[in-house]
Parts: sequence; structure tokens; C-alpha cells
Amino acid sequence: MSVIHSESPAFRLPRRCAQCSVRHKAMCSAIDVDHIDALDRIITHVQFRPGQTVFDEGDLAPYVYNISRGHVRLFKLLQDGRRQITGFLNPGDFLGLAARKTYAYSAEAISDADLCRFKVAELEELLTERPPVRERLYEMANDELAAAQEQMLCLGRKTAKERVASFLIGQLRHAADCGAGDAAFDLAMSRSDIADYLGLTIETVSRTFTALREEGLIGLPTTHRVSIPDVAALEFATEG
Amino acid sequence: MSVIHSESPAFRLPRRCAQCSVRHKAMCSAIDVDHIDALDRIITHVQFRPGQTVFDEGDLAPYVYNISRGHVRLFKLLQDGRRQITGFLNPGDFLGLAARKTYAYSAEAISDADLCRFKVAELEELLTERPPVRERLYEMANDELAAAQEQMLCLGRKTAKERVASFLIGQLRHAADCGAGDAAFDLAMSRSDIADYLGLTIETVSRTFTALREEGLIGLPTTHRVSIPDVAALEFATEG
DNA sequence: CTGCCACGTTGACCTCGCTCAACGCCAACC
DNA sequence: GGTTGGCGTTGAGCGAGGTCAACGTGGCAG
Repeated sequence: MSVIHSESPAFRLPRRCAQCSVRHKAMCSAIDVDHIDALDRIITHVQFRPGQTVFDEGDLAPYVYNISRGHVRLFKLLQDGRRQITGFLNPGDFLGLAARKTYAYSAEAISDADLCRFKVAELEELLTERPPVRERLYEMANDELAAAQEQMLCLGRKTAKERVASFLIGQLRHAADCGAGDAAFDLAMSRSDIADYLGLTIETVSRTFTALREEGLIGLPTTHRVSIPDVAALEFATEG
Repeated sequence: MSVIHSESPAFRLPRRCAQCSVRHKAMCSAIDVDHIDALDRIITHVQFRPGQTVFDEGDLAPYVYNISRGHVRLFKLLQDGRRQITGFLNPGDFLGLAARKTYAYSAEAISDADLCRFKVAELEELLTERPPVRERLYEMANDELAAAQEQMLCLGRKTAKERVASFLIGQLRHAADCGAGDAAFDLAMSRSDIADYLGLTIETVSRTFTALREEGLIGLPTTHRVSIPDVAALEFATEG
């Protein structure tokens, strides 16, 4: 496919939940193996290309999603185009949580991404039949809330260097969860995405990466790969 | 009492849920009138003075609270004392939502405040018996999440003037919910609290209030009272 | 190979909001 | 009445991060 940032509609894709590699992390983990077919019946698998829109803030919200592969950015825009990325989602993450009748934020794929799509109405049935699923969703909402509060601290009170260090530690933690052994990982997102996540400009992010590299706090084998020789040292730079 | 910022322990206070003036807004609204006595049995009413700590970030979290009177600030601190206020709570609001084993943020009373205290363990029983309560909590968590995302946009991408305008519009909305007729209201919090909520300094908040007043966008009959002659005009100042 | 384009880096300069300091106001207290 | 202390406002100067611009680099199409 020649046009990467295609706006062509996401296409469907047949899959089975039983084989889902991220089921254990996802909301679906609250549903036991014997009832997975109930999931399969209400799920549609859809695929997105990098940059493609999953939904826009203000759209009617008939669907929620689970990410089975790839990365997604969530963001809000001001009228003049200023953008604040409120979070990056990874495989296993839930998308559409805060949704009421309409989505409260926009979502775009960062990389190629496979998503499991649920109709909210059908999910509601599942929730009524299986209270543990709602409990799991409640837990996930609370985790997101805690993350949002941490991010507010970052945006409101940390310097550029502290923000970038915090971001990198967060990415490291996530990579560690995914089983990457040493303190090195790949960034799924561009400098521009990082800037809009940290409330900085691209230039400041770039300069701060360079400064951290020159101080020996990080290594940058490629622009999208980061190594952290001394995690404690970088953690210190997170707020000191 | 001569010492306002007393650190004396909060004292208990007998009350009945049936008479609670904010029950309709609170989590408790998911419990019908016939079962209010179940609430009364697991609730302790506690009172706080201005500046008093309800709990600190990192404390074990055996309790959650509902606010029946007064105002509370939630915040996180950096080691060097920098503070980010993540939210102001009003009567009817729930406190301790994001709690896991320990609180993820600190909470202090801003004004004199009455709180209804629940033991988490006992609330859990109520949740199991009455699923609508968990649904209500889930909704509240999602509302808070949406508010947190809006605040991230504010902190990451808005100018000082836009932040203060956004804050004032938010306070106006809240006052309107509470039935205040015209576009004027009292601020429960100090300039210092507003600064730490908006990621600014006290001086910048003060200067911005003055600037907005000189532009005719707001009136300041007293330092803690704000009138908004043209809500649409202030709303416009909210993002450009 | 060549040209193109998106992305990232670096430099020079500027500005918005921060820092530091002085001052005003008001309520509490002696 | 005078003093004190908390809070808010105002001013002067500064600096972290933004703006604008140039340049480097790597992947891809032809």
C-alpha cells in the first residue's frame, strides 16, 4: 500500500478471542475460558494504518475497543489546532472508557493496529450478566484516573527535563511489563507526539533528549530506541 | 476556637442519611429510600477545620468519604514541595475513588467540612448486594476521568489567561448547578490553591485576575467573589 | 543513483510566566 | 491604639522554554 496515512475505512478481520495474546491483560480477563464464545459473538475485529482515525471527540459513541496489537494515541484539540495527547494505549488497553453518549477525546492509530470492537449496547448486556466485568472496568478506570493525576503533576509542576525523564521511566516500566529484559526499549511515537503529551514543543523535546544523552542518563542507538544505563539516576532526574 | 488551622483530630458527629441535603447527587443516590438505614449503619460522620488533613498520599486507605458540607482539595506533592492540586471537591462529591491499598493523592479541607466516612470493606459488601452502586461509582470515575483529561489540555496547552478563564467558567458551571441565579459566585479557595491547580504562580494568577477585570471580562466585588457580565465573552477567552 | 519528503536536530532570538521584593489590606490580638 | 501575620497585588528583572529558521538524515519512488 503506497499511501501510509490513508483515510480509507478500517477493514474487518476474522479472529478468535481464545487465541488473543493480550486477553489476560484486557477487560476480557474477567470472562472465564468457558464463556469466550460469548465474547466472540459480540466482537468485530478491525484494523488501522498509522495515522488513521479510530474516532473523533464529539462523535456518537456506539463502540468501545480493546487493542490487540499496535499503539493508539488519545488526544484533545483546541480550536486553533493546539493538541494535548492525554495518553498512549498499548496492546491490552481499553479504548472508549470515558465515553458517555459521545467520545470525550479523539483516538488515532500510531502504528498498524488491530482493535476488537464492541457495540456498547451488547457490552452492557454482558455487564449485567457478569458483574465481574464491570468491576474490572471500574478498576481500569481508577488506574487511568491515577495515571491522569500523575500526568497533571507532570504538566503543571515539572520542568522540561523532569517531564522527559518521567516519560522515559514510564515507557521503561511499560516495556518491562512486556518482558523486555535490559533497560532499553523502542518508542512507538514520534517526537511530535511526545511533545504534545508532555506539553512541550518538538524542539524542546529534541534538545532535552540530547541533553540527557550528553549527561549520560540515556543512550539513543537510534532516534526511536532508548537505553537507560542507570535507571535510578534517571528516576532521580524525574523530580530533582 | 482561636486556632483555625488546628491539627486536632477530626471529631465525630451524629447525623442521619435520610436528612442529607446532598444525597441526591452523591453515590448514595443509587440506594433507594427504603434502604437508607443500611447506609446509616456503616457511616461515620466526621468534621474537619480549614487546612486540616483528611489523608495523605501513600497512607493506607481503609476509608472512603462523601462530602456533605464544605470543600476539599486533592493534590500531589513533589519531594521539594511543589504542589499540583488535581481537583476541588464540593458537597456531594466522592473522595477516595482512585484508592487502591493506599491513597494516590492527599486530601485537605479548604473550609469547614463535614464528611461521611465509610469503611471500604463495608462498602464492598454494599457493592456486592447492590450492583447499581458500583455502576454509579463507575460513572463517577468516568466523569472524573473526563475532567482530568480536560485539565491536562489546560495545563499542557493553554496560556495563563486561558487557564484562569477556563477555571472561572468551571466554577461558574458548578455554582449554576447549585442554583445560583446570576453569573456571580464565591471562590472557596485561595489564590495559592488556584495557582497550584492551574500550574501557575500566585503572582500570575493575581495579575491575570486583574487583567481580566481591566478588560471587563469579570468583576471582583471582593477578592473571593467573581461576577461574569458576559459569560460568552469569558468562554471565548477560554481558548483563544 | 537521484530527488523528494517527513522527521529530527541545532542555533539565534524572543516572550511569557517565574523570581524576588516591596507594599497594601484586613482581621486577630494585646 | 499599635502590632503582627496571612493573604493578595504590583513592579522590575530574568530565564526556561517557545518561535522561527536552517540544516541533517533516512526511507522511498522513480
